Amino acid sequence: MSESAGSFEMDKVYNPREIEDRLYRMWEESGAFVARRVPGKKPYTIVMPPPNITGQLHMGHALDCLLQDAPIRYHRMKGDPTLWLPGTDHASIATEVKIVEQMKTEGLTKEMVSREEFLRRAWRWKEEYGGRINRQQRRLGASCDWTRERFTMDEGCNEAVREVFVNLYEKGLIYRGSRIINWCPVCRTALSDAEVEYEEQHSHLWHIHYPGADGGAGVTVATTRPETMLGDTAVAVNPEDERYRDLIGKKVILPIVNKEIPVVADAYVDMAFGTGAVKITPAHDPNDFEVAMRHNLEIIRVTNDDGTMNQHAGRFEGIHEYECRKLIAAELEAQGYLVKVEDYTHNVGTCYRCHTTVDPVTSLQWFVKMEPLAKPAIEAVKSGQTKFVPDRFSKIYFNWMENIRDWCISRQLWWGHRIPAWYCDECGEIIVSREAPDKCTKCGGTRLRQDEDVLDTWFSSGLWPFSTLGWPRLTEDLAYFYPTSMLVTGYDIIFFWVARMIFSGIAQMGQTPFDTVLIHGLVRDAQGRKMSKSLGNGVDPLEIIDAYGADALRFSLAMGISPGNDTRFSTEKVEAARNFANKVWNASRFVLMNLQTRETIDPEALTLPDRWILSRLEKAIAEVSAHMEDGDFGLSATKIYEFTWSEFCDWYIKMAKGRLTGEDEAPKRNVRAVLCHVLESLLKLLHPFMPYLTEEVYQHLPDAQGMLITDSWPAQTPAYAFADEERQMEGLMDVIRTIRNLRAEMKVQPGKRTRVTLIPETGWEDAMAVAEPYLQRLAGVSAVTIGQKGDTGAEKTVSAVCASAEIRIPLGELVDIDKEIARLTREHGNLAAEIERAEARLSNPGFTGKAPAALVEQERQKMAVNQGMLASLAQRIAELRADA
RNA sequence: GGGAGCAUAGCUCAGUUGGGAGAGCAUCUGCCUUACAAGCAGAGGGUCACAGGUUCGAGCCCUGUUGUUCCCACCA
Repeated sequence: MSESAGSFEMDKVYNPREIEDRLYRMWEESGAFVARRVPGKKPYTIVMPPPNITGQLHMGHALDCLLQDAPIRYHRMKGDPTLWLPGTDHASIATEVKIVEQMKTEGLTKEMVSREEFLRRAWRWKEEYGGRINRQQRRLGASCDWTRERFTMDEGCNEAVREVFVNLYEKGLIYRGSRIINWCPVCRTALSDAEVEYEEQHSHLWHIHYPGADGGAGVTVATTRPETMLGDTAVAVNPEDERYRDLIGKKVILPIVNKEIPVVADAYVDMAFGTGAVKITPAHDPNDFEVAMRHNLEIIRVTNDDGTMNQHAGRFEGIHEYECRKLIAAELEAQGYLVKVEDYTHNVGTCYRCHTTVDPVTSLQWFVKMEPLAKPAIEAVKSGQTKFVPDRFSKIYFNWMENIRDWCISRQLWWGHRIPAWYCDECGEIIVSREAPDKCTKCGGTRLRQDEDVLDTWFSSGLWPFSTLGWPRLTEDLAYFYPTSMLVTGYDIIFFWVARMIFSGIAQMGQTPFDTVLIHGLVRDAQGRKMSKSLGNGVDPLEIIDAYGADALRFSLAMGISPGNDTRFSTEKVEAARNFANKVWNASRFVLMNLQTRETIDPEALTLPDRWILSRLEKAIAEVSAHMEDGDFGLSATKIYEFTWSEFCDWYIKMAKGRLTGEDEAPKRNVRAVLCHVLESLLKLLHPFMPYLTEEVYQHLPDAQGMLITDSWPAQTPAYAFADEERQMEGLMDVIRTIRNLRAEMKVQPGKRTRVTLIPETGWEDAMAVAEPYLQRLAGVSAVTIGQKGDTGAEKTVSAVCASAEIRIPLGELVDIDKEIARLTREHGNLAAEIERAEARLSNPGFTGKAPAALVEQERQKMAVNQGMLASLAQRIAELRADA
């Protein structure tokens, strides 16, 4: 990088490669990412959703990252004390699965190694891969405070987890009990309800006859899992059901097992489904479990943790449950108990990690009692302490929270926070404690065993907004940065994570953890499919960065998105963003080529285009700032794009060119000053989306102060609001567009310059008087003559009207009078139709009476303009007719 | 079964309290005009899913219909 302005060379094409690494290092080394507490000043805080240590950066992360980095950069530029706290998640079950897989390649299983050895491997994995995703985030330009980086299983988080566990246990909100849980026979662990995904499966409905114990007719039941009949302890029917009224209280014989079981009446049974009689297997179905509780039925579990049948299955012991299913069905058929088998399609719960069908089984586990925690968490969103953006996601949140069941938090895994509970081998006491106890609190015995299980990974993630700030220690960071400003995440983890952070935050900190939860959609592929490993349609953000640059990727993700909606990724969009980056680069190159030193704007010497672009810039700053405030980053990006390309580059720079050459220094100085001011401002507006490119150019501006990344958000300058000049300039642009259009339509050769006569409409005389140099540069015009209405020239001309002027171009023999008359007549017709519409509107008393006065006035003015144009056209047509 | 989103140009999508429909890409025409061919200038292209309603006025608000995507529940 050259230090002396104007002397460095910029490539014709923006080349991000070398620039990105260098600038990221510069920012990081300068300490710009490090949050500083400023007493009395409100901070802006985001805690990053911690990616899994097993994770690889994908497009979803890239979007997530951009949606946090953009507001973080915006607030940092505004001068707010800004904290973006990064970290990673230990992802208990996901990581454990990976490590088991890795061990498998060495011929090892969990059972073959000790717990200690397994954890050594896990930590080694964490050291090796845990940092990978953070390095990838750096390449995206993530400006987070790496000095505050955390891990969900670091010492501080562990302390927080133990504190919360003990705290909830002491309040009676954590309990241990035998309940129906979801069991994954492959991961060999319990799962929470949220961790079960339902999939449609084609199966059968087996109708099985249970004969009456007293020799009566008995009853036929239907089931999708015949093997569970080995654990049946009753048959239930609806008390209202006439068919079975006589059976209630009697017994039926369970085939194969040859055991008598009672028939009970329970309203849970749907008379219309199946046979209206339900086999009750309390150990293997949540509803049956409830029925068993109500009727005091025996609970017999017939499977082992690995999915095989256990000793209660008698001679089927050791056989896998699905194999057992076939055997049972065959045996029932042979013995004449199988009434019929129907095809049946239903939803089956599967493990969210390995997609194995889960078995609902009774099991001794730890649970969090949810109702008392959910209540204030619902209230916090209802009262607006935490706002979901878009708001519709609060409905999803309420729906889940209001129907929540107790949360099974123990996992039969090794990688995770170990449950801080100890069992006394001597008296059986359970001791829940922050620190490992050395003797039993009840009997004083010293033979204590810690619970083997670990906690659901989401238990520790739920504490993330405050555990990362130091809690349970009352640190200065915690006092200053909590509650945080915004949480950015996808809608797919509202249940897993967002809800749990909210109730944990309220329970432990007394305050909801965020002001706003910004929900974004998924990044899909170009065909709208979810990006997934199995489909192989995922796009690696790093490859896109290599090919197009981080700024292009960021901008392509931002442009056109709207909160909460899914977005499609396509390389065409990235190319468009890359082209925009290049456009900004070249506009900068042009400005810098003409800039030796920083010039100051002389407000007295501003020309029409100067005032116009300054005024447009003011509006852009206001609009972009507003969108940045309410999280509408898509609109922000679009506005910057339009201002930069369609206003600054397409009009202002081109108009400025003419004034950059010339003898007189004073006007040149002012153009340079305006160019520099506008460029610098738009670099600032763009910085949250394209940090690298903008910082690089900024560093090359003459006398650049500091870095773009800090304290640089552009202020509004009321003195630069020029409403009248904006209008004047519109008139001038209108004339230029009309001339270009006319030339194209007449197929005038691009190199051929033509004279033009402008006949200003009322009120546009001043603008037309200064038009000549701009028309020369932008409309292929050699010289401008200002005419008056009613002038009839001797030359053959083509003409057109626009709001500000009538335009005549002498084209000599190119002009075919008849065609010209036809063309103008067509225009006249269009205009007349429009005026007719406006007249109808203005003569409607409903409109003039009820519409806002300003709108009616605007309509009147527009009609006056149109009538002026219509008159000019009519006159011109008349003249041509007279000539012909 | 309950709930939500989406439906706008050939494609991908914007469209802020209701005031005469926009962008990018693609298509067509013409240009290497001294920042940029990753560019410049111009053009074509839409019954805003359908049917009602409210209103002076509806892409936007209300009701219903259709299509589509998703979430929750889980009837064995």
